[in-house]
Amino acid sequence: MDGSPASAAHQSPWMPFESRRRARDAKREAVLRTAVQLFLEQGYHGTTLNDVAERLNITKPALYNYFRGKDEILYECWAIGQERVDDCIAEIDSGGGTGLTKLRKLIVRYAEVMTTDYGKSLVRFDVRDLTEHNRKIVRTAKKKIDRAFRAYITDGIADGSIRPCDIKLSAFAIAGSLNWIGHWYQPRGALPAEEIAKEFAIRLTEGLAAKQLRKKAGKPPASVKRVRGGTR
Amino acid sequence: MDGSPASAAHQSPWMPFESRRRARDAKREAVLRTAVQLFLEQGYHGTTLNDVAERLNITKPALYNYFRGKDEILYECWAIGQERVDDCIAEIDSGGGTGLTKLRKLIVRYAEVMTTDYGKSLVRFDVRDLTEHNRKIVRTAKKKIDRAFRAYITDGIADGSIRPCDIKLSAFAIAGSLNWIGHWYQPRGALPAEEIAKEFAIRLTEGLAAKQLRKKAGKPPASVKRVRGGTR
DNA sequence: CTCGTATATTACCCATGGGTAAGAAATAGT
DNA sequence: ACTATTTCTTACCCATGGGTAATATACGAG
Repeated sequence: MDGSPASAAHQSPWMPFESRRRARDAKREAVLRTAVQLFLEQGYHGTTLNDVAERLNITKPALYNYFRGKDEILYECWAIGQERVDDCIAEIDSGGGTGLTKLRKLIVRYAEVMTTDYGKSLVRFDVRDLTEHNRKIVRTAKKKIDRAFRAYITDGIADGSIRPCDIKLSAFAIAGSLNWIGHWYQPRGALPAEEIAKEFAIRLTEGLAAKQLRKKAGKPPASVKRVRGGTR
Repeated sequence: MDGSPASAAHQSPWMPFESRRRARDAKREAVLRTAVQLFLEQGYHGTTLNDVAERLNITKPALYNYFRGKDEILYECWAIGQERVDDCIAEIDSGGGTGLTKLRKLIVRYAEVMTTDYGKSLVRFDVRDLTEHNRKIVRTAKKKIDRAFRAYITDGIADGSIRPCDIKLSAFAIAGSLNWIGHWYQPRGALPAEEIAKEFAIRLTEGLAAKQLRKKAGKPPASVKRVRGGTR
């Protein structure tokens, strides 16, 4: 929202003039919050470190107290988003339920993450802007997410909640829909995140579910007619 | 594939040594072919005009005989991809069929485009790297695609081939899956483009179709067990 | 052969922006 | 209050890479 210097100062631990003191971690996080916003707004290459610093009422070199360089900031933004997804997976793995249930849980949670800034960084940032080292970490993490989707589908087929299908393609199709949320969703929009998540969980598993759940025919046009929100 | 100067020379109208003469358009296209490949390989910002020129056995300033600048090359790559999608839409619009039929046609064709280099540029390139003028064109074109998806779904609901649903979200879900193909598909992979397209057309409309088509139960495990190809 | 045009090359310009050095200002400890 | 440490600023470096100017080479026409 209004990214004017004035409003940025509110959430910035650095007070405009002086009297700037606070915990180191809080500042680090503030840098990341600002950076991820700018990266999403203007793109990574369209954002300079001066842009980031300026919005925080500091100067560029000050950033180097907290990060080794621009690419590390990018990586850390991504890492926060990844952490949230990892938490989802861990939570679902530890819980019970059929394959279909777990798949739906993952879809809901993953969709919600995709509507947040850090979540978007998982799909909007370019891996090639990272160091080789961090790039490897990202690749591994992406594989982990893919494995989770496939595992739940596999589980579902095994326990009968999901009917046989091409696991690989199904996982890609579902993940693709979800990842794309990170490209079009904006909080300003008419659609609340939770609603999107729930809708996607149904829609994306409709074709997979072994038993049709198409219950009462009274709810289908759940929200056929909706406010004509911004297309993009 | 082997991007060595030697192999590049094969498809390059500029012969390594001399005797370089050919139609102007052929050269323009050669530049675009090379550029789109490099942009996809290394990213737009990771690719220099020298990279492009070098692979064509020429020098950077020679490119300016055909394009006003780097961003115009980017735009032209995108435009070729868009043209192909526009053709699909025009063809489907001119043809007949139910809403569901048209939707499936679009999915198949769009998926196939997404497996090509120019198709990928529709979703991998960053609109913010374009001039304001071209950016507007792109935005308009994106809206057009979105409208096509929504129109076919709307048609389908009207003619009874698709059951009532949230049109906006359904279009997003389908387009998202398809767009994501442009991020993971690589010709080297085990999956042929046509097969992906067909599979997606079924999978993505399974939940929408009014009448279940789940025909013979003999074909479900169509390709459950598949070669463990590269995950990414 | 010569001129005009198209095309390519060499050599250069220069704005941009990530990153660093040196030192000032604030903070904490004793 | 004095010192050590952390944090931040001013002033700078400089590699990169898009873009341009001047020039050379090839080619078609007369």
